[in-house]
Amino acid sequence: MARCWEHWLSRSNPRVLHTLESAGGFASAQEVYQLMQREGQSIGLTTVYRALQSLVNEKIVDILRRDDGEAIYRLCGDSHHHHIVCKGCGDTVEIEGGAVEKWAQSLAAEHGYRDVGHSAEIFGLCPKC
Amino acid sequence: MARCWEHWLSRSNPRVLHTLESAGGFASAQEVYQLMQREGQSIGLTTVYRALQSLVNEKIVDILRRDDGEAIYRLCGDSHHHHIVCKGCGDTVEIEGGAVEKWAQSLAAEHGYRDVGHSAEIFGLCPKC
DNA sequence: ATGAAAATGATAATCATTTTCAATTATGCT
DNA sequence: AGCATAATTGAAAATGATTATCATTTTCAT
Ligand SMILES: [Mn+2]
Ligand SMILES: [Mn+2]
Ligand SMILES: [Zn+2]
Ligand SMILES: [Zn+2]
Repeated sequence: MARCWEHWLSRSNPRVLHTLESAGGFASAQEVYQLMQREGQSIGLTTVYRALQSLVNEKIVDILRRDDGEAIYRLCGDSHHHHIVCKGCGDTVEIEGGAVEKWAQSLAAEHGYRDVGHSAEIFGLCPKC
Repeated sequence: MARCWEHWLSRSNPRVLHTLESAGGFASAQEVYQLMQREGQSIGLTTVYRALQSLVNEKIVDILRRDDGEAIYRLCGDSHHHHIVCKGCGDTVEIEGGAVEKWAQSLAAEHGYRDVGHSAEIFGLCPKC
């Protein structure tokens, strides 16, 4: 009987996830890879990319893009939320969507859009910077 | 990885702007370049990139990223606004920020962030798709 | 006209991401 | 265990958008 791979987990996923977690904030695939290398872990860059992609698909990590287009990932809590990101040092604060959620839903409905999602991030200089 | 733009700022180019305008929606730098080529216009890809970047700096065009990370540009009206983008066909609707503006400002202030900006886009399937 | 400064674009370099594919490893079965 | 098959891995090569260089051309004020 064929095994069901619908919710398959790569055996590398936990290690990548743990590294991303210990990174504390956003990290790119390249950065996760370098962190694991420094820790002496044996893993390939390809596997890091694959693991991060599947974690995104499972909604265990968030993905967004830096201004230069590089994808960055972050382990998130189990609830939907947004971020304030410091343009200076990269520090992030998780925040609630609140008004944004209703804004997105009502405007999408108003224009007849279905299967709606949204992105919303705040950028600024943190108190330290 | 952050790259250095500093030596070529502020060179808008009417031909690039006109091509982007006639494209009607979002277009990448590569696409604008190809459009101009097909129209028989003589221009270099480098200049297209430079022109688009300066138009972004001047806030004459908006810049977004496709899921694959490619930057796409669109001529926008003169007021700050947001978009609903169709995941299927790419059609976009310009919308007002409304609640989002206050949300961003108040949360940023609450956490002591200065020099605040934000991004907010809605994605979904348009009525046609 | 002259020279300085700005603009241009061909070309090469950069670099994140994806693709390939052969080797390794896990899994299921007898 | 032993064997077959499928899944996983990662090194290496390919891809492709973006950026850096730099020689040449254009603009423009004097
Ligand atoms: Mn939200
Ligand atoms: Mn806004
Ligand atoms: Zn900061
Ligand atoms: Zn559509």
